[in-house]
Amino acid sequence: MNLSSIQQEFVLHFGEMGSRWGINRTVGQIYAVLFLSNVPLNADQIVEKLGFSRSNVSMGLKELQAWSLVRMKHLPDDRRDYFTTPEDLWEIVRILVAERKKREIDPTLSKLRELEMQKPDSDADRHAHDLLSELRELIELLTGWYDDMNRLETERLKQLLSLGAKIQKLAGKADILSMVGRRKATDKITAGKGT
Amino acid sequence: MNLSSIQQEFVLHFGEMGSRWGINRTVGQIYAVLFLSNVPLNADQIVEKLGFSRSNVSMGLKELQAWSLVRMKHLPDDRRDYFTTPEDLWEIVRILVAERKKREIDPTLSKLRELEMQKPDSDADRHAHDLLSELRELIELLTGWYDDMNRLETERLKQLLSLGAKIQKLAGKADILSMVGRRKATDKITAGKGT
DNA sequence: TCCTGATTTCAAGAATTACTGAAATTACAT
DNA sequence: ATGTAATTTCAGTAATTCTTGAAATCAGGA
Repeated sequence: MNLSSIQQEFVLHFGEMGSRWGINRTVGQIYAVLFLSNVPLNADQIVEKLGFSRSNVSMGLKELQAWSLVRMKHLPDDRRDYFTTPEDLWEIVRILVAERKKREIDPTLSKLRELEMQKPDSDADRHAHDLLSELRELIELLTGWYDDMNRLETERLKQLLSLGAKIQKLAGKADILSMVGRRKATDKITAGKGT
Repeated sequence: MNLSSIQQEFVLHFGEMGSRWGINRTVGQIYAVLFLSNVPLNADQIVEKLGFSRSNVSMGLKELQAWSLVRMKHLPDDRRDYFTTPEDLWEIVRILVAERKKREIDPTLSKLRELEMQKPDSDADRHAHDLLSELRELIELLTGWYDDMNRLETERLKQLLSLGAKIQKLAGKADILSMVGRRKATDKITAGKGT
């Protein structure tokens, strides 16, 4: 059970890229193999395909589970653990974004809020304090927007994304409307649509 | 010239976070120091604040320049290089996103396109091939959207972001209307019938 | 319970990445 | 050109992260 040249190359590439993301080469390759496989694989099959030690694969799978990037399955009459990636690519994207936010953004947001509690005592400190507030607000705007987007179902999300900047023309309009009153604005817009 | 406790804590935190991003702790701390400072700093001042070796700071600054995250400045009657971060936070965000895209997304997109040229020979290979196409399309949708957003001026961008999911109601409408014709679409926002 | 296969943990070695001081280079003033 | 301050390079060392095989743990089946 070996990899075709296309698969091989993708797996290698994904391993390299893995190290630019938070995960290491091994974990990246394991993920790629699972991603490409149309059937769930157990740890020994991954060992066979990639040539890593059994324990290395075990640790890699553990890390992927910590990222919620793989699911464990069981086959009838087989005690071994099998693994797959979510079938839906968008689900994978959502997970990735959520996990990276959790690891790379949220801790900083907490820290900024915490630091804002302390009051500045010097002049340079006041400047720093202001910067941190500004940064916090910016991050809150971004994460708030992300939360909104993440609530949308995938088809809606795709619509929005493909609209791209064209949406911006609408935004100007919506901006005007929202000055008249939020209720009115949304009512008018959704009038014929029913939610 | 030393750091207040707030600044100290932020610098340390940023260093820790740095390692979750592609940069290491030292580079993260150097960046944080520059970010907080209201005046440009030279390498020796950074050494003084952080206690790293001069050469380490030099390398860190080099890396930050490779990321376009710091700008070099010169002061009158002073031969030393001074460094600052962009004053505008949004500019920093734009740079960060652009650089991460360049390093983390673009190479994969190229690789996927390249692999799609090769034609699959086995069955499992055909499945893999399809997956890669799907993945490429998804990434293209995302990066296309990003390019659009990145073209917007900051104030527009902020507007859009704060609208959040409310924009989605417009999107459904715009989708329909755009079939009729772009000009009409924006004109008739509040009038048309929905899905 | 004991046995067997599967998985995980762990400590040690391997590999990679980061950091440093010394030497080399650069850039400018005299 | 020469001298000096500033910066960069580089090779060696330190620190961290990765990988492994052996031992420990776990989970059913007889």
